[in-house]
Amino acid sequence: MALIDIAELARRSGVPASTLRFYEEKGLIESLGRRGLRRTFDADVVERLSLIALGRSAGFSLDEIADMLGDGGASHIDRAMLMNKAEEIDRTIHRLVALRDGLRHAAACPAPSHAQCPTFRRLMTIAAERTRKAKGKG
Amino acid sequence: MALIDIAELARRSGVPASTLRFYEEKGLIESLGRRGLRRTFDADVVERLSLIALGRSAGFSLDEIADMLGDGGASHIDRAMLMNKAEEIDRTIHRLVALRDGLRHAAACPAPSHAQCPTFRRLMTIAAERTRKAKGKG
DNA sequence: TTGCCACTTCAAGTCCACTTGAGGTCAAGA
DNA sequence: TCTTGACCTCAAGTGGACTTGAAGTGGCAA
Repeated sequence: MALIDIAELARRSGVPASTLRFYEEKGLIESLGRRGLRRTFDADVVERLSLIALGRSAGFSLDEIADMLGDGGASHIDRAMLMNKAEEIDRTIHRLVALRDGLRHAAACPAPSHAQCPTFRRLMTIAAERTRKAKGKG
Repeated sequence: MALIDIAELARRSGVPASTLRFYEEKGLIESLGRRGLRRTFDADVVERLSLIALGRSAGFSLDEIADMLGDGGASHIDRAMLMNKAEEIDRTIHRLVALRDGLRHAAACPAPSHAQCPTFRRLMTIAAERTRKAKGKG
């Protein structure tokens, strides 16, 4: 269990110290204690930060990510909620696949208007499956 | 080419009129003109709005989406940029698949700590591959 | 012991994506 | 003609995710 300070964590993760403090305040990461007034982190927080970045890049809010990752000890995690998140990600994946293919097709297809192209239209129809806002609790 | 007003577009797309005006101002959608002072839209703006929603749900900014969709006529779209976006999405998809599987595993695996589980760790390592911020131009 | 300075806290500021509010306008019905 | 009401404009407000700035603190080198 390697202990590192916030500057080192920032260096290893590429995440600014200000953001690390912000994440700690939000409960997304944990510091193990202080050396003087400096926070000490477990080195594997780096991985957790990568996961947080991934979640963000996939369009999840910090609160949702906190739900997915749990707050450290995994034992109390709601398994049904985890499955729900997994399904949600699965739907995102499907739409993203269609979007990726649509983009590739758009890049390759010489048709003047993609709106006329059946391939493009089919892909976009899949991609455009209505996206729920889902502000409420799951 | 069916013409509809903003209320009808809002109804069909589920996007509030205020957002439609905002999107028009940003150049994401176009109105064809006015009837009195009311905007008139082509009915197929509905599809474009689905695509915009999709892009948002995938974590793209409105500016990036504007890049991807072009401003109406597709002829001037930069194909290389489209391919880059597609590759970017592809990488996100791979990490999301690992994250989804990791979540499913976490929901099913009875181990007290997932940090100890090799399956979980492997998946999370794949998922956590560094995500570039890429604020700059591509 | 002093001084440095990277860290600390806390409040305020920024950016994005909208939403809300105040006040105005036009087409249509009474 | 007058009223109504859904639309209009423009400015300001909101919420999420950070970032910045001012003022304080403690470990370490000189």
